[in-house]
Amino acid sequence: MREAQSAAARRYHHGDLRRALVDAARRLLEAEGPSALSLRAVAREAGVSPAAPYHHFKDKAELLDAVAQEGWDILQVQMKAAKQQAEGLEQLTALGVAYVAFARDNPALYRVMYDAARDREALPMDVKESDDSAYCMVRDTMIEHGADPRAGKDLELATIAAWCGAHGLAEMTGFKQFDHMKDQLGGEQAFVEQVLNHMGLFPRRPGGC
Amino acid sequence: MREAQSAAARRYHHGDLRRALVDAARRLLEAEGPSALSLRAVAREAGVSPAAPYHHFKDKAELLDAVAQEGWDILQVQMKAAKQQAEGLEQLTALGVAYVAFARDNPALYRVMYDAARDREALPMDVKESDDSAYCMVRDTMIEHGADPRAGKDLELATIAAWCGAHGLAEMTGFKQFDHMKDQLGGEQAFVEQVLNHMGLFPRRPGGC
DNA sequence: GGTCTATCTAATCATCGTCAAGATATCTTT
DNA sequence: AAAGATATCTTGACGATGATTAGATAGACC
Repeated sequence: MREAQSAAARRYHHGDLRRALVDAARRLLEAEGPSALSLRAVAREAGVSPAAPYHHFKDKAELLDAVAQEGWDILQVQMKAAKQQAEGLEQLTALGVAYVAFARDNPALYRVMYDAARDREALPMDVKESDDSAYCMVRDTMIEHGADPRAGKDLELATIAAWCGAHGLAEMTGFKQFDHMKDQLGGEQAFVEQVLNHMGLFPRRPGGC
Repeated sequence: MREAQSAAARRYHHGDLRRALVDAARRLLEAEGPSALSLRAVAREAGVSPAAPYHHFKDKAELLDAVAQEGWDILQVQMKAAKQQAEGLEQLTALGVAYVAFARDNPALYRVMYDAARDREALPMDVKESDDSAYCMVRDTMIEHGADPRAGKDLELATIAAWCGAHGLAEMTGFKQFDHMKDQLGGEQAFVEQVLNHMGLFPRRPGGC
């Protein structure tokens, strides 16, 4: 495994060990799953001593936070791309599909992301300000397709509902209970789309639907 | 802490150590949170040696499975009670509210339940057969209020959508992002109800809504 | 009463997160 | 360029954890 390190990475002073550690963590996560992600294993993978990470992260949780943050960044990029490739009202479904696909393609990373979120009892993105956050993208897409931007409460509730629904589906699409349904619908992609369509992906008009 | 053990519990042969271990685990879980739930701590709490649990559980995961199973049982009971106290269409919302309330009241237990589910990639309840399972209760309630029991696919999808939505909301109601919204709506209970109502809690009529 | 078996303990191992002390390289100052 | 200061990494240690082994004990069965 030492061949994985560049010459620069092997020097006593590493250069950018923080970056290298996060990368090593993601490599381990993908290869061995979340249970293999120990601080010592990450240090090993990065080619440094077990104590070296403590000069860049307060503790293990802070390392995982950094990994999780990268996950959110990637998720946002993928959702943005998915939205741009769709048209009209389907953009909303496309966002949901991209969200679930990310979770399915990066299950370990997704788990780390929400483990961190649960611990701090907050999603790591700024809901109010950054218009590029994945969360705000969902809301804005609703507005672009007819939702009243001034109906703040309902719009917010619809966004929350969509987000929660997508998260729940993301965590459960892989469950064996649904294999039968996936076969019947012709694949997991179709299954995800249909379940998403059964959720309230759009703000309710006043008076219900 | 030794006073917690009955005289019978302190004998060399415990009587029902398996039961005692699960109870001890739940006590620890409630008092100290999921991170404090080590096999050794559970054995300590039950007043036995660190190796004793291995005569009743293959490994730590199997102990946690037993704890999780108890969680699903309790959840089912609480949802059943909530349904019976509501009337008409509100029974469906009541189920959702009860689900989220359980997760909020037993966050550590809820976490153990879904950690186990994710590891085995399946909900621990038998979706198809037992009519008492929480999952089937949702589906049956839909049928009781007008959903076509023969529209198998749509009904199943609606049930899945509702379950995923409730799970997502259960994991995120506590998030700080939503404090503002909870205040605006007059409490967490109202917030949960409104988000649930924004989800597709009911099977779509053919042709959409 | 004597034997058998399930159950528990004691001792041990590898691994983990974390910390303190010391070594080494880079940066700053002159 | 020399010297001291600082950031970075290593070594070695501690207590705790999940797990395994061998041995002790108690209850069941004949």
